[in-house]
Amino acid sequence: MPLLMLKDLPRYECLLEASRKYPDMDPSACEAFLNLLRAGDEAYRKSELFFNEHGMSPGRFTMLMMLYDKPVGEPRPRTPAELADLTGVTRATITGLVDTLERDGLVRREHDSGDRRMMRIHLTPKGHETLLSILPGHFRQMADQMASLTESERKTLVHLLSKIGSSAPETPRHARHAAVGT
Amino acid sequence: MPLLMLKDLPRYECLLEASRKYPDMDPSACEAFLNLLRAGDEAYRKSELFFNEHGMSPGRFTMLMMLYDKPVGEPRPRTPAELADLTGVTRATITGLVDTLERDGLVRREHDSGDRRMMRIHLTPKGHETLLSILPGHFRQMADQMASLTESERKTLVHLLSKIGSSAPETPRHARHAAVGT
DNA sequence: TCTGGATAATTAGCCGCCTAATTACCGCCT
DNA sequence: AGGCGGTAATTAGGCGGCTAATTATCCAGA
Repeated sequence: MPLLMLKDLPRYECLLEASRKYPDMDPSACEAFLNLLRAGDEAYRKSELFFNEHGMSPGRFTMLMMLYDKPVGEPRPRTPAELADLTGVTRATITGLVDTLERDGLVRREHDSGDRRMMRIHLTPKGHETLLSILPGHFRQMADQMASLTESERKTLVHLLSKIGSSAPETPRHARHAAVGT
Repeated sequence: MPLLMLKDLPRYECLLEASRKYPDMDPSACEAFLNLLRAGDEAYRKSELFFNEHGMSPGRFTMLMMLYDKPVGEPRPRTPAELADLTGVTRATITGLVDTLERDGLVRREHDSGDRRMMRIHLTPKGHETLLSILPGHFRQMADQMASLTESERKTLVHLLSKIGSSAPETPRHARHAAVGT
């Protein structure tokens, strides 16, 4: 769980008011931003809640998915480095996740024959089973959360969200204000 | 940082394919859901990055905001319980945040005169200063992130995001320190 | 008066994320 | 042949979430 945010977003008038004091403040941008964070966080938490009820977490689930992969019944082993790459977290994080997944018997470590620096993470039968038992509920859960949007609203949403992300220079060089403390 | 997700979202054809195997799977819902999570997470991380560059974090920043509150120049002390309530995290989390904020001299604990069970968390001058030095950049950062959306697209986005959240039958965030009983 | 149940904050200990440092191993290159 | 740079995984230690248990204080009622 990420956020630590205001439980209740500021009302629009408050944003307007603040914009009078701060010229950099853009009320509609601020409103959109805060709503995006809040909605994303809420969706994430609901989904997390679902996973928790099944002894899972988003991270653990994603691990299992990566080891299962697309093909029909062919779980395929991966190295921690691959897993880190696919999921976008560090290798240290993968080590930790694999530790607990292995402890719970969902996953098994094996040395790579050939290059002993590498490990191969295997989905165990129990892990496979667990994954399959959770998938339908997970799909249902996502569908439920989006149930109040029509097909075309979903398209619009995806389009707008993509616009936000795509224009990212990733390292915006603005913000040259010196930090105070440190 | 929350997510641990696929760094690259599955393509829509893959979702369609999966929907043939799983009747509960709704491709457009899934797409919308994943994009929402990704966009929210990205926005959050960028904002977090900005805070980190100033020795802050979203949580620390929110704490300072709560202690500053709206009025002109009148920071007002709060109890940990109030802070937990306003931000939607547990009191234990507040204790931890206040620990590090106090260590860094941005905040000060004082016993409540009257009810010695309670503490009052005060913003120090250094904390106040830090907050004011960060605010403009924070506003700019939000505006930048939303810059690719027009005014009307922002409205649409907020509207769609609200629709998602509002249809929630659950009460995920309240009922925390309600009676435990037993 | 004092005692017991409520309430405020903290502590203890888990999880998942991070960075930096460490350990183990590979293979090139002289 | 043997050493050294590079790469894989782990460890160590920090942060910010959580729950459950503990400590300190308040207050109401016998």
